[in-house]
Amino acid sequence: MLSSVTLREVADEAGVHYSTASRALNPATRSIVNAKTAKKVLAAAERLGYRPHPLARGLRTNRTLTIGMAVPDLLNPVFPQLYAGAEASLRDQGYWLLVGAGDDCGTPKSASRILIDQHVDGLIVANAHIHSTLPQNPTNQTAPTVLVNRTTDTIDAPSVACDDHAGIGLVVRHLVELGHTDIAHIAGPQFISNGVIRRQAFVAWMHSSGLETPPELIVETDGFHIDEGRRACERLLDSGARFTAIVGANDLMALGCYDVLAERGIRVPHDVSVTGFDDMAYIDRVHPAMTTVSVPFYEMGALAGEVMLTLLTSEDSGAGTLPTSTRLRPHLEVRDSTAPPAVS
Amino acid sequence: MLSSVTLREVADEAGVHYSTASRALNPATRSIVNAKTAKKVLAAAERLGYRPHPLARGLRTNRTLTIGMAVPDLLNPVFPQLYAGAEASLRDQGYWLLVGAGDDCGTPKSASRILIDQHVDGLIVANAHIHSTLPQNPTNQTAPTVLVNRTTDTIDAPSVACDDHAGIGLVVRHLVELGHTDIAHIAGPQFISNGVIRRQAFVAWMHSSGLETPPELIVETDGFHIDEGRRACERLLDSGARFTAIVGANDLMALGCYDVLAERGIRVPHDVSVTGFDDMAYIDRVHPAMTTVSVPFYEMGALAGEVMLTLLTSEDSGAGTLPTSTRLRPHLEVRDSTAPPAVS
DNA sequence: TTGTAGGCGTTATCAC
DNA sequence: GTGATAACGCCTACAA
Repeated sequence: MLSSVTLREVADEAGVHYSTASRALNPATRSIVNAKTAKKVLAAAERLGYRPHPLARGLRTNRTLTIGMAVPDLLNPVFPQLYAGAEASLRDQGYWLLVGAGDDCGTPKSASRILIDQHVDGLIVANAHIHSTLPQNPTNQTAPTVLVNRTTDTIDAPSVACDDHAGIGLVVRHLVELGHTDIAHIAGPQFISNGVIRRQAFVAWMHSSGLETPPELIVETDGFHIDEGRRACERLLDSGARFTAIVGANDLMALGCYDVLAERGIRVPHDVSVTGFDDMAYIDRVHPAMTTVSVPFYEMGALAGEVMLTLLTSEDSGAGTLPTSTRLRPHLEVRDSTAPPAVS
Repeated sequence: MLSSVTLREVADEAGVHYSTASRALNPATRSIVNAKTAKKVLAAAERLGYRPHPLARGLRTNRTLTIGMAVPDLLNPVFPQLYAGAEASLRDQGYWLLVGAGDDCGTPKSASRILIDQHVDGLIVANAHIHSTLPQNPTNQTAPTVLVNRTTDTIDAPSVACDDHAGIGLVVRHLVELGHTDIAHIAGPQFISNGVIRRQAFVAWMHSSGLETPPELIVETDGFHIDEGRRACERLLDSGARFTAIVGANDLMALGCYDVLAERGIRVPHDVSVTGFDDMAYIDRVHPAMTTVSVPFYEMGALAGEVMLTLLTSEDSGAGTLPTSTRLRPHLEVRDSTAPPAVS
């Protein structure tokens, strides 16, 4: 199948030995070869449409020019954005980005598939759990890794994430300025960094505003999904606790709140204000348009790609760059799901 | 970097020659080898965590167990659904699915990148233009190809798509039953099969309902995007033509109509009904919830993956299975963007 | 049934 | 500056 032009054929066409052709074709070694010869080889390669065989090259160099990206779920629209950003910056440098979708990078299955079966040069991990371990092959080796979106306590790798603490500050202050005092929080799963950090931030910002956070007003979920948001909102309402606003740990769970509130005849924002987190695609078009924290996912992905590139080059040059951890600033999008509390 | 367990090491561990180990490890040739020996080898491989080196194997067998998928844009949520379906059926058989995002599979650049630079065993094309040619390498060779979502006039390959004609029939009949007679169509680009087929279907179903399709009520666009929908809707309104319903060729363009209509104080569905096509994620949550044609994207992707697998095995066995072309039935989702025309 | 050896297309290390 | 040669890890005739 698919047999393509080989280096030998280019060399024959140019009338040189194939090792010379190899040197001429490789920009890094081109200077070694006579300029005239190089030009001849390049012309021959162009004429025949030569492309180096990626497998042969990879076998020899032990590099595939392919980066793996582990995401939990492409159907949540924030991950395609992350992907697009990372893909853009990696493609610039000739790298491919290979997606693997699944729950947790730390599981042996996902690790082996993406790391071993595809021999990627590096791993961008967007699906880490808070105690995830680095994917490694059977001989305990691992690949250059960049965490994105989610961080961990356990993996010592550069990371690019959102400043969740600041983000939650934006919504809490917004609600406080509107006059809310009884504010509930639908917290994300506590095995994912975003869930933990946003929850802690919620408590911290409430306290710094002089407000209470009674335990019945904080409900944890098992996943950042609509259904989990629904369940949490039901629990919140069934507890009988009084509140005039809900801070959702992400947009999808806030959407789940929309559903339950509507079912029970509670109007947003008239009776209860609701905020999300992420500013996912089209969340400005749901009804009512959701007030949320806008996270620069594309930029996060792009930056993760760039960090990966520096990791790969510093690995080659042996320079021991320290892992950096970056948090990008989010901003508040005030829309129609928040309003002053109803006077009661 | 990343040096893993090799076949020789497994063979040494098992006390056999490495060619024997190779045969024992390969299910196809395992029967040749002594059952006892095979068991020993398998145990050794298990113990050491042996995984065949994908590049070495691929170089030798000329197969990478990787399928490329060309999509126009992962940010349109229908494509992640297609991807998820295809990935699921391919992963079952040990194949990887590699995404390449971009506009048209027929362009040399995208062809070369996905087909040559990654040496995929096959190509699932979801971004074909109507006159696209097969991606091929410099020696005019191509790979097994399956078209999905969009079809072409020019590529002789199996395809899996939606029955667009039937889908448009569903919305037109729905609007006719509501009492509409003056119905406009925002047509997709005419260089994409879906744009063409839906447009033709619109005309055909209107006529078979005894209704007219004056040219000013059909506006073509240059892409299936929100902005194009906006522009088309503006042209429609500025033409001064009278109509009480708009059939959008997809959901995103119908969303663009929502925007323009709202800006001009025209209420949906009271003044004008609007329908979409795709039933993309969260389109049931925009305001008003959109009546649309629901397309089984996940199933389409899954089927495309299966067709690819049969293509690959029939290629091996030399059986000349004819290209099949499948169209999956969509169904109508009636929501809140359609209503009887206002009595005037 | 098992061992031998050649080759897939590169790159890299030798001589010359 | 260039040519010969080995090696990357695996598969597979062919020979034993």
